[in-house]
Amino acid sequence: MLSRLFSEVLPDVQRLAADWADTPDEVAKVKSEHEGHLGGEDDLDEARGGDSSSRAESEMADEEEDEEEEEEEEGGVDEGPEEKGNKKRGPKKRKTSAARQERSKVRRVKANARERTRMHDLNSALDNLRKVVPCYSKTQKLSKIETLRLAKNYILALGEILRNGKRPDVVSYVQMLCKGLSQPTTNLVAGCLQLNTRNFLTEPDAGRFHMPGSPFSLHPYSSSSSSSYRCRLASPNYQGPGGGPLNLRGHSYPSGFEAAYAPGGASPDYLSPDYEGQRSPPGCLGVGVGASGKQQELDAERNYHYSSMHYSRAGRGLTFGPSGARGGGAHSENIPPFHEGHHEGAVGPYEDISAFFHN
DNA sequence: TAGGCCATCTGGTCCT
DNA sequence: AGGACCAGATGGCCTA
Repeated sequence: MLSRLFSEVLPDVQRLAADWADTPDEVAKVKSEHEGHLGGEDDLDEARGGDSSSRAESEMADEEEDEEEEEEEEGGVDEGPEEKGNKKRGPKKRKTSAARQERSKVRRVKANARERTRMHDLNSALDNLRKVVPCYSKTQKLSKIETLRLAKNYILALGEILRNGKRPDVVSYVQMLCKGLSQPTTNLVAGCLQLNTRNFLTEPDAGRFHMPGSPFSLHPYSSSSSSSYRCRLASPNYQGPGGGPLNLRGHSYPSGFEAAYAPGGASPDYLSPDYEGQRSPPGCLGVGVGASGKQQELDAERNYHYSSMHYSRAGRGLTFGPSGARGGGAHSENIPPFHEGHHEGAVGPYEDISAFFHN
């Protein structure tokens, strides 16, 4: 199933994935990480895999010791007495001796280990992908299939923005992102983007949306403080459209959104990285999910991660994921979270887009 | 408890 | 022959 999905979205994410997963550095890192995990990690999957993996590897080691014996054994055992009298033509059917069976078993064990490693590499690549799509949480990861779908949509959305050369409507943007996603994932993404899913899924005139029963009356270009649905992503340096430099703090919105949706001219508290106030209107998140206490916790966590930098400037030029790591820049795994003081003046991968929007 | 997601094992196929 | 890749089967975990 995963492979089918890969082939479905691969044309869109191939370059991205290739950059992340196929670099020798990356693979080596993943492997060493994996080997490190075998001793036991907090990751449930790794722990499970690690147990069986180490078991398999110890078996492998044991069996490889016997391999020479088997080689010697094989010659004599393969030609049994019954085969001598066999005048049949065609390829000799080799008898499955104990040694052969043993060797086959060893091969199988090795193949299993390789397969595990391969799948771990694949999962690492997927993790890297999770970190750069618009909704990232360590605690509640997007499923594999949803990650790929969201990545595809994200690429398409960015491409659309570049193609049109204009700021898309925030609702359209979210719609693009959520196309084909499951309802829970749609909720999750909407939560990350501080939107009420109802508004972009059901409102016919979604470009101007309003939240009934909520203090939030949102308009993409409104200058009211209700625009806090996009809090924390804009820089304190932000000076409004056409104003000063725009330094993005979030990576998930194209910069045009920052310019378009942040209250013009001001640098309100909620745009500050330190803002810890309400980031979403009551009832804004978790539509259809139920905003239980736990859910709210998760949502808060999502929002935090969403607004965190998933990329790093790393001092020189733009580094983005492992391709940045290749040049000695920050690896996506090593990118510091928002609050750790590495974000000052950070410029995201949309720096170019930002320039584009402001030229 | 059903369904979704996942890791792992396994055999098949293709390629080097 | 061996490795990479793939897809089916299986069983565990989690959540609604």
